[in-house]
Amino acid sequence: MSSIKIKIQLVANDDIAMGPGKADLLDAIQQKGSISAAAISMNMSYKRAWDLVSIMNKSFKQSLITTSVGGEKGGGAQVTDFGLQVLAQYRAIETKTNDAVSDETQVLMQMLVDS
Amino acid sequence: MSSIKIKIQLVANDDIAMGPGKADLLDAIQQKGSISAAAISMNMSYKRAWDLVSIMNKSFKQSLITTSVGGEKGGGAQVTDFGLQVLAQYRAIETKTNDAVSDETQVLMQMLVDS
DNA sequence: GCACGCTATATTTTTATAAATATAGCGTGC
DNA sequence: GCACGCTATATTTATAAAAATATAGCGTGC
Repeated sequence: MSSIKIKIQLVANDDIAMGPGKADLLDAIQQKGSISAAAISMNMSYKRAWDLVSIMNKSFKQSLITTSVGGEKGGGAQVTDFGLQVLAQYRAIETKTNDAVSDETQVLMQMLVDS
Repeated sequence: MSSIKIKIQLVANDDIAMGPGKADLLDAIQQKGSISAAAISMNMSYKRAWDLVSIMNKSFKQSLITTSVGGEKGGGAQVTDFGLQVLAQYRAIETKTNDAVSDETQVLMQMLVDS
């Protein structure tokens, strides 16, 4: 059973503040405890993940991710409480929008060619 | 007063079925009566507009845009009734999502750096 | 039969994005 | 003091997307 997925991008002053990619990366970092492990799990280059982390930390009032270098595990990354709040807020927006327009998207889906 | 804009992309089998760009192009074609005039009004190349029209016509069960070549005005393009229905459905989804999560997006906006 | 304005399409060039590679630095523990 | 695993960053290479350019065709009206 196929269906339409809704991608929601929150855009502030011309660049994307939060979208599915960054949200998923936050999730993965929280789960894995490091940027590199998160990147690998998402099939993403470390550089790309690190760039996204940098952009996120710069675009919000507080850091969403803190990192540490060296130590027994070589270092790591943690999602801050503030980061978890941002993520929860984004997930809430995702859920609410999907709920709000499920009927309408189904109608539109039926207008698409079968695939 | 700045605010977050929500970009909604309806994604079916890996490629975007409808997003803000295609919707705006449909609007412009309906208003201008030609692909080229619509493209100019959107600061878009004719080729890009034509490609989008082609993709839209292929991805829906019926054509959203019909075109004619030659004639007194050189030709033109019209949005079909079906195209108008698709557009209306997309706009309805946009409006409903914005209404459904305006509170949540405002909270998220306040978490962003001032710009 | 030529000019006009549009559709239709191919080809080339430019630009932007992503991926790959390389290197340095850090702190713990052996 | 060396290895490990991670962060941090620069540089290069490859790929994809967009833009630019070019050309052909159509039908009306002069």
